[in-house]
Amino acid sequence: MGRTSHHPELSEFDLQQVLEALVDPVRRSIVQQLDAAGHDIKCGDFDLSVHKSTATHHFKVLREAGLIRQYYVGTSRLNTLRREDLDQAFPGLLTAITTPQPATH
Amino acid sequence: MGRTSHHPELSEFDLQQVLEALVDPVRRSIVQQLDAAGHDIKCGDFDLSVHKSTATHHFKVLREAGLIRQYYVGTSRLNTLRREDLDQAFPGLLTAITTPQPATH
DNA sequence: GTCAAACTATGATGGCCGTCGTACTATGGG
DNA sequence: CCCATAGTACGACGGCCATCATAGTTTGAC
Repeated sequence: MGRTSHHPELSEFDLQQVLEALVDPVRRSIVQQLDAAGHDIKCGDFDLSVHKSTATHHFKVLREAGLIRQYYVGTSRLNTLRREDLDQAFPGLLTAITTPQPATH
Repeated sequence: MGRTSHHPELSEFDLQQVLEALVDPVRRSIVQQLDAAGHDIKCGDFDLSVHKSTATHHFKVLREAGLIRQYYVGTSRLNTLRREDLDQAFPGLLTAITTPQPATH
């Protein structure tokens, strides 16, 4: 298969698709880990609770929604959070997702 | 059944639950109509494309997630958008949801 | 009390999606 | 070339949820 994948343009971003991507806890965890790290992360270096093939599926959903960018380095695939594109397309959304909830006291 | 329903406290708001509520297009339409109107709306006065009993289900999901408040007036049930609570719990989220997407030119 | 209007409750149904297992491909090292 | 590592593709399965239809409840009008 091709080692290049489709990434949507900013103008193609779709709120429905973005929300469907973010509603899954595993996928939101990926986004949060990328946001917290501040740098790109290899697929295998995430802390996830699902099977590897399931993780691949989640990365694909995030990529096709425009939340992350993926590129290969050797056998590893690196993931980038598309902060600027997201902030431009849906201002406030990424922050709302990555901001930890206040403690429920 | 009781004519009073449960509404979560601000401290009980849960991001997962809120996103699950907002990912459905019908429910997001309800929120958007409330936001656009700027005043409370009766269940029957929304412009929805689903069966009435389905709409009831959606109102319940929104209410239990904390997105709307519901109260009876006669036989009608009025719906209020919980703007302040939402902005406090998840700043930016409501705006991201209700802001129309830029035209995909 | 009778009736209509507005909404709810319950059960059934169908489809979608998250999950896993296995097989596969690709890259790099020896 | 051989093998290990990293990730993907594909098929199967199970559960959840949006939807509808029908019956029920509550309120207000007459």
